[in-house]
Amino acid sequence: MRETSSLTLVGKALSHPLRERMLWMLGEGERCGCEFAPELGVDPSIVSRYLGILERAGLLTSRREGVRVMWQLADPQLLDVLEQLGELTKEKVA
Amino acid sequence: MRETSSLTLVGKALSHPLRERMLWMLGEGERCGCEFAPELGVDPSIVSRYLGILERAGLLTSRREGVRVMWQLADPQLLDVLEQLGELTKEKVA
DNA sequence: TGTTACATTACGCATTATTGCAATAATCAT
DNA sequence: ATGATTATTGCAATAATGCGTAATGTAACA
Repeated sequence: MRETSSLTLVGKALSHPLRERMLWMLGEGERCGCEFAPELGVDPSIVSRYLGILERAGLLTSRREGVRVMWQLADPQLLDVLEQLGELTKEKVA
Repeated sequence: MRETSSLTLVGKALSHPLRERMLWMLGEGERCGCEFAPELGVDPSIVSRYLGILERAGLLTSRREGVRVMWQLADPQLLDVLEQLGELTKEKVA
């Protein structure tokens, strides 16, 4: 591993099925971090780590609201772009 | 790691700065695999592995031409989408 | 202060990825 | 068949990630 460009960071963040799923969950709107663990069936510590990875990649932003941290997509267009990326890389099977 | 959806695969493929660079090199047009090693300063075996990773992620396609293998982007729009993704994840610094 | 709820971080270990080198494969020309 | 060029794969060492558990933070409130 040499350096880490921004797209590389985004790639790393997307490199995990649960993190990808978390992005889609946020497509429906802002969420409290505490909602992910039960829905994904993982420990809250993992959720916190994943959210941090997605945030540092520039995919998410957050704001604190009392004891909770609310998360949202960094940009509303984000899922559209990711969907396009999915389409363009889908094999055109015969 | 649980399962591997298509976007997850794409993410993994993008998760390396040299692989990302190879994509941009291909934005200028089709290339022989043999051109990458000297330009990137790595062993040809690494180039071969990286190209395979990018191909399996659906980002590239290839065709053999004699002793060479020629590589191209799976879709001409790909770099546009990646560029958009880069823009959307760029921090809006104050 | 003590308690409760949510969030984050630290540590250790298992898993996976990366990479250099050597060996093997594929194609073509002589 | 031999040799030249490009490509791929196997193996072993090293590096990076993932994850479970436990510990620590942070905010609200009685």
